[in-house]
Formats: sequence, structure tokens, C-alpha cells
Amino acid sequence: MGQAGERREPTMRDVAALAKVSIKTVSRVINDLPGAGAEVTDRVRAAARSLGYRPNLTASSLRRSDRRSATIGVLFEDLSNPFDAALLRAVEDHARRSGVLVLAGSTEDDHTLQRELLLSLSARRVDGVVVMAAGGHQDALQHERERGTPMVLVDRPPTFGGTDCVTTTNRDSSRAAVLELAALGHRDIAFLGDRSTLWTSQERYTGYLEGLAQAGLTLREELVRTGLHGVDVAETATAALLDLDRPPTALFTAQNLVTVGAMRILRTRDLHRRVAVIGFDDFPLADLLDPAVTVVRQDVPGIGRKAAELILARIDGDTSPPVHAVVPAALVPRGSGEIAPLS
Amino acid sequence: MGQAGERREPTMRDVAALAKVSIKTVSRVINDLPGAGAEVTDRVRAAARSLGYRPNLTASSLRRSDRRSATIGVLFEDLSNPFDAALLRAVEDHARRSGVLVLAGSTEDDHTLQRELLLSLSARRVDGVVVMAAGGHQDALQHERERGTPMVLVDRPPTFGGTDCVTTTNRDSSRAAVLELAALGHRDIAFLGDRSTLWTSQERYTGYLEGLAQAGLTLREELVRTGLHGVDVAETATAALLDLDRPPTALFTAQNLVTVGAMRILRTRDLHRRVAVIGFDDFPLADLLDPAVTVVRQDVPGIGRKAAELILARIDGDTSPPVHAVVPAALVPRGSGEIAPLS
DNA sequence: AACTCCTACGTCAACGTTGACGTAACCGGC
DNA sequence: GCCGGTTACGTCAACGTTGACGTAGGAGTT
Repeated sequence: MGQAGERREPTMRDVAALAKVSIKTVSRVINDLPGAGAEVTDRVRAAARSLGYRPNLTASSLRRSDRRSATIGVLFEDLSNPFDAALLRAVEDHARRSGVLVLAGSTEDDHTLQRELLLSLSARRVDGVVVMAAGGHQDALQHERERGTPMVLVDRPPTFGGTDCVTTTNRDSSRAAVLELAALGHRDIAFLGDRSTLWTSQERYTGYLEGLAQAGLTLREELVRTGLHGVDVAETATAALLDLDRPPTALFTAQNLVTVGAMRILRTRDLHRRVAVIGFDDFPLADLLDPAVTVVRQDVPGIGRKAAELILARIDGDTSPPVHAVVPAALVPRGSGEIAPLS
Repeated sequence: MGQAGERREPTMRDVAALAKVSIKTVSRVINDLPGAGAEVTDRVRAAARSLGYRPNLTASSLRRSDRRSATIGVLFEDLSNPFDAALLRAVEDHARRSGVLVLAGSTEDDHTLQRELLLSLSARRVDGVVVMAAGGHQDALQHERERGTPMVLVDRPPTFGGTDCVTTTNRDSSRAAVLELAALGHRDIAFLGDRSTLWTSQERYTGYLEGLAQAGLTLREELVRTGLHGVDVAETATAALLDLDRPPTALFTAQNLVTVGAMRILRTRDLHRRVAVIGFDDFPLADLLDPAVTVVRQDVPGIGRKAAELILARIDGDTSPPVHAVVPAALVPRGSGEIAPLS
């Protein structure tokens, strides 16, 4: 209520007094429930307007039997990451259309923080949560789910049962990317991945292995670099790969920031037109780089929409069996992935 | 609470019954208030844990005299825009450290939507709001502010009084950018701006005019293109500029998406190494483009921190006069802005 | 005319929590 | 043994709203 005024918020009681009706009648009018005459309805509306009455959803949800707060929690790793931000936006859009608002938080892929945020959301009695699970164990998530909180995981599936999730074709699309590179003649294809505690990293790595196998290539362990959290670390790893006696002629970078780091180093070494790159996850301006970056693009709006649909349905009491929705990703050839090896 | 269990949430009453104390004692223990003995405290804690008790912040805030919901609203234009997303993240971080969560929404620069979202936030009794005002009139914002809701505007100042805001050095930095281009010998410097209803666009345009004047250049009206909302429109406008009989040798692009559109067209016309560009707002990968893009970079974390500090202080009852904080932006020379005109 | 039914209200208690206030037990000092 | 003070509880009402239920009056039916 703050510095200006310090007035008490008008309540239904105040409206009732002004309109000379009972508080219950005000409740009926405000909620468009039957049982209020036309003339009384007008009087109540006028009184509410003149007092600047605003319904109190917290009091209402406390008392109502359904207990809805019309609010969901969204916990992603980092809301400033373009992927997370786009996903949040998609979820928010669909939620808003159902009158549901979004409490958003960044978990930093940290269990403790994720747990604290879950508790904070729970204290505010959100109707459900959409979570990008922090890597490693999911104890706090599982506990929250088992309390009955509707939950949808995005990007990464649960390690426990009974919970919906929405992911993309991590493994299949990774395999396809590697086969694409192999088809151009690349035999030394490196894998640069995010922290290997992340399910997506593991899946993409598995896809990489499958791709190599299917192409009849043998894995060179020293071409695999994981645990690359952020652009800086990815740069270092890329530099190290290029310093090998037999450096890779193509890179499969399994996360957007890793792709950026790799491109940056290739650029500084003037190898960007000679070493092929396919990245997982599209990112803004990938098409404007030199060369434009070939990526596996997730359908972010599609994932967000699906996640929103699922959580809203569960909140509405949908008790059908849990769903693992897989939204297909697509290879977007732009140039960097179409560079053939120097023979 | 959803499909699994359908159990009733345990309340303080349940905990009290199990611990064989009064409900008020449970309240004291849960809130770490004095007046509970050591043995009783242990019993209550044990009971709460065994029942899986979770405090109900909505009930608590309804009853408490301070009425805090420990939640603020954040309404930005588009949460998937990198600038907005980074700002949200900065605000969220600082709020969380004070135990405050963030209800986030995108206004799409639409008054109606902004008004609806404000009402939704108000119904949930948020403690305050941080808003990127939609262009044009600010009636709904002003009304909300006058009700006493603590409010901080970011990126754009209020058209009404008594309200804090945080902006950047739009005009000064724009002038500096134009002077930079002029110093290189550019005499035909175009201005490409976002919708001119936006205060930031106007300020940046004013800075552009000041820069021209200070450099002794005359304004060529046909080199000014505004109302460019989004990358596509910016592309069209850039193409039109380049098709002039006497096209500009330098572009000042006054918003990040506009910069992207301009770079894209310069690239397709192979003019990217001949036409200079300075953009307002940094964006991811600006340093990786060819040429790397010289930009005016806002201190986004600084803006977010300041906004969070202000709103939290106001919520805490700070009644000092309203502040217009200006967080300085910096010119980041990377290459595109250092291209001299062909003589 | 007595009846049922419906509409348009009103009254009351309860949602989960906490502020205000009450009280019994105990402590120290004289 | 009495007083004033403190500690550790408990009781009660209230925050703003709504579900359950009550009731008065009118319309329709028999």
C-alpha cells in the first residue's frame, strides 16, 4: 500500500455498506453468480467502482473449496538464457489465457536453491509447477510431487514416476546431426557437451555415439569434452581440441552456450571456414554468424504450449496416466554444418 | 491438489493436536517467535515434520497487519526479448535474496493487456510492481500508483509524478554514438528506431539530432525511419534506405532487434564491411558477427539491481522523495562502428 | 385457499493464521 | 509471605471471502 495515501483497501463489507445490501450479495455480484436482481446489481457495481474496490484473490482462495490461487510456479535454470526465456514466455502466454499467472524463478541448476524455491511456491499455494529439474538427484521434486502438487517437467524427464514431462528428440536429432557430418566425409567428429549430470547432455552424447557407430566410425575418447558449463569453459575446451596432434574436422556442440564458445575460438583461430560445426539448440543470430551456424532447433513454443496444456489440465483434475510428450526438433542447415573436411 | 493422494493439507491445527499444544504455540514455533520452551519447540517441530506441514503464506498475509505477500509483480514488454529477460533475472535475483518472489508477465506493449495484468497482480495483493510502461498513455499505471501500490518504472519514465524510475543514458549515449560516426567522416548517418510512441525511441532520436547538430551536420529527413517494431520491419526499412540515390554511409540503429535487421540486410547486400553501424542495446553474439557490432551497452544488471532496491525499499516503507535513477550506458567499440566512409 | 416452487436476498460459520490479551507458574528480593 | 516481573503457554476474535442454509414474498398449480 506504500507511501502515498496509506488508505485501507476497501473490502466487500465497505461496498455492501455503501450499496445498502448484505456482503453476500456483493460477493454474488462481483463473481457474476445468479441470485442478484438487476437493480441491486447496478447499485453494487456502482458502489464498487466508486470505492475502487478490488477483489482479494488470496482471501477468496483461502475460503473457496477448490482452493485455486490461479497461479503456477515456473522454475527454470536461468531465466536470462534465451532458451529458458522463450520457454517461459510460451508457458506464460498459455497460462494467461486461462487466467493463470506465473511465479518465475531461476534455480541455477542448484538443488538447494531449487528446494528453497519449491518451498516458497508451496507456501504461496501455487496450483502447480513447471520445472526444469536441476541435475543429479530429484529428491525435492519427488517429495513435492508426492505431496500431490501437480507438476510438469520440461527439457528433462523425472527420475521418479507419476509425473508428466515434455522433452525433445535429443538422442535422435543428435544422431542425425552426426550422420550428417559423417556423410560429408568427416571421420574425426568431436563432442562438446554441457555438464554430464544433465539428462539432455547424456542423451545427446548417446545420440552422438549412435551416430558414430551407425556411420562406422570409431570413438576417439580425446575428442569428447563434457562438463562445459558456460561460454568460457567451452572456449577453453575447444582450444584444447584444436591443439591435438590430430584435431577434429567437425564439432558437435551439444548446447547453445557451448556452440557459441566453439564458434568464438574457431573465429579467433581463423578456422571457422574449415572446421564444421553443428550445434544443439538454436540461438538468436545463429544465421548471421560467419558461417551461419547449422543447428538442431527445438520447437520451443511447442514445448511451452504442451507443458502449459498439461499442467492446466492436471490442475483441472485430469487424472489420466502421466504423459511423456516428445516434441520433435529439426536440423536447420545454415552453412557451418555443411563444411566438408580438407582431404 | 491434483490427482495423487487428494489428501487435505495439514494445518497448524493438525500440528497442534499432534504435539498436544495450542495452535498459537505452533504459530510461535513456526515463526521463530519467543515464548515457546525448548521441549515444546522440539515437539512441535517433530510434529510438523512428520505431518509434512507447510506454512500457508496466503492465510498468514491475510491476517497479519503488514499484509505482505512477499511477492512483487514484474511486467515487461516481452519476457523472451534478451534485454527483458536479463532484466527480469536481475530483479528476480535481488528480490529472492529478500525472500520475495516474482510474478512475471509480458505486456506486449499493449495497454489493455497491461491493465489486465495490473488488475491480476492487484487481486493477488502483490507488495509492489516493477513495470516497463507500455507506450502512449499511462492511465492504468497512474491509477494503480495512486491507489498506493509501490511502483518502479524501468527503461521508461512515468508521465505522472510521485513514482520512482530507472532508465539509462539514452540521449547522451546516442549523441556520443553519432559523434563517433561523424568523427570518422560520416556525413550521411541514418536513424532507425523502434515505435516512436516509446520514450526510449524519442530520447535516442533526440540524442541523434543533438549529435548531428554538434557535428555540424544537417538532418536529412529521408534518412530517419521509425516505427520499426521487430526484425522484419527493420529489414525492409534498411533496404529502402540503401536504395536511396544517396544512401547513408552509417546507420545508428536505436534498438536491438532493429540492429539485427539492419545487419542482416547489410550482409545480404554484401555491404556489411562498407556501411558503419552502431546499435543501441547490446545483444548476445554481437561480438561474433562479421563485423562485430559496435553498440551502446546498457548496464542491465545495474538497472535490475537498482529497480529491485527501490521497490523493496518502498515496500519497507521508505517515504523519501521519488528517484529517477539513471544508470550509465557505455559505447562498446567492436568494429562495425569504426568503419570509415568511402571517400 | 392451500400448496409447492422459485427468486432474491440475508445470516452465520469457516478457510489458516496471528495480534491482543489473559493466566498460571515461577523467580528474586525483602 | 507478599509483591512485581518474567516466562510459557492458552483463548478469542479477526483478516476478506464464500458455502451452507434460512427466509420472505411472489408466481404458478391444484
